[in-house]
Amino acid sequence: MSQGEGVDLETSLGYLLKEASSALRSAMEEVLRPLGMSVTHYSCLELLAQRPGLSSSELARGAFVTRQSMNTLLQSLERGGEVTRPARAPVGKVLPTRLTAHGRRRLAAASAAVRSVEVRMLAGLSEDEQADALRLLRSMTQALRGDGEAREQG
Amino acid sequence: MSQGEGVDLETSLGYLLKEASSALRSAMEEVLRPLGMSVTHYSCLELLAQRPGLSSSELARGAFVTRQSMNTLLQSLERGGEVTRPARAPVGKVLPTRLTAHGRRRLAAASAAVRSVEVRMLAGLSEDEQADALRLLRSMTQALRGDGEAREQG
DNA sequence: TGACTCATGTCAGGAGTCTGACATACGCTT
DNA sequence: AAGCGTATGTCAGACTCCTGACATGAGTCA
Repeated sequence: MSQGEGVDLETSLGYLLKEASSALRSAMEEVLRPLGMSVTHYSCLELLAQRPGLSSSELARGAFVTRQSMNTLLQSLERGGEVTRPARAPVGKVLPTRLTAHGRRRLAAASAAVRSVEVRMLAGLSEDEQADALRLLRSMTQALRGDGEAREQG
Repeated sequence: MSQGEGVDLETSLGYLLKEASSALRSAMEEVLRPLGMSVTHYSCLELLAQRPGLSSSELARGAFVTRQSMNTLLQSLERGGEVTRPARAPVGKVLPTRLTAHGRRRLAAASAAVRSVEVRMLAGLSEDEQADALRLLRSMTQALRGDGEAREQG
C-alpha cells in the first residue's frame, strides 16, 4: 500500500468510465421519463427492432440485466401491447419475441430522444476521435471479458 | 450470429460505453465479493481515503448514488467500525466522515483487488491510448452534464 | 437409447437503491 | 433582523434488480 495511496480518481480510467456511464444513464432517463419509459425498457425495444425474434435470455444479455428482470419487463410489455410472444415455444423453451406496431411507434419516439442525447455526448468530438473512442471501449470490454486470452472475432 | 443491418449497436458509442461499464462493474463485483464488499462500499472507502472528512452527500455524489443510499451504507459501515462520524455536526448539519484503521485495512485489500481489474482492462492499451481514453471520457461526461445550457463552472 | 451437460423460462425471497417528505442550518437578499 | 432559496441528514415506503432454485427441452456422447 505504500505506493498505492496516490490513486487520483481524476486519472482513474475506471472511475471516469463509471462517471461517463452514469452521466449517460441520467441523461437517457431524463429524456425517456416523459415517455414513461425506462432505459432497460428502451434497450429492449431497440434490441428487438434490430434483431426480431430474440428470446428473453438473449434480450437480457443485450440489455445487461438478468433474464429474470427481462422476463418481468417482457410480461408488462406484453400486457401493454408493445411486444408479442407465442403462447407455446415453437422449438425448445425459447419464446421468440417481436415488436408490435404499437411497440414500433413507442420505439420511434424513444429512439429520437435517445439519439439527441448521443449527439450531445459526441459534440466536440471529431470523426477520428469518435472512432478512437469506439476502438478503446471495445478493447477495454474485451480485456475485461476474456481472461487474458486473445479471442478472435468475426 | 444473425447480424442484421440497419442501426448497428456495435457502432453506437452509447451502447459500447454501457457495455464497457457493465463489464467493469461485473469484474469489480467478482473480485470484491470474496471480501464481502460491494462496489458502492468500495467506492465510499476509496473516496474517504483520498478526501478525508467528506460528508454523506458528497460521498453520494462521488459514488453516483443518492444521499439516502449512501447514508444507509454509512450507518452499516459505522456499525462495522470502518468509518467514524461525530455525533453532532461541528458546523451546520454536515457530518464529516473518516476512515478508521480497520476501514483502511479493508480498503487496502479491496484496492489491490480492484487495481488488478483495472490493470487487466488497460492491457493492450499504450500510454498514449490510455491518455486518449481519459480525455475522450471526460469530454463525453462534460458534454452530457451541461444539459440545460451555458451554466457551467468548474 | 439413456445419461450428461447446457440453456431457457419461471417462481420465490431478499438486498440495494430510489422517490417523497420533513426539519434543520447556512448564505444571500431585502 | 427577517425572509427566501439551497443543501444536508434522516425517516418511511415502494420499486427494481439480483441471487437461488426448480423443471423442462435440446444437444452431445457413450
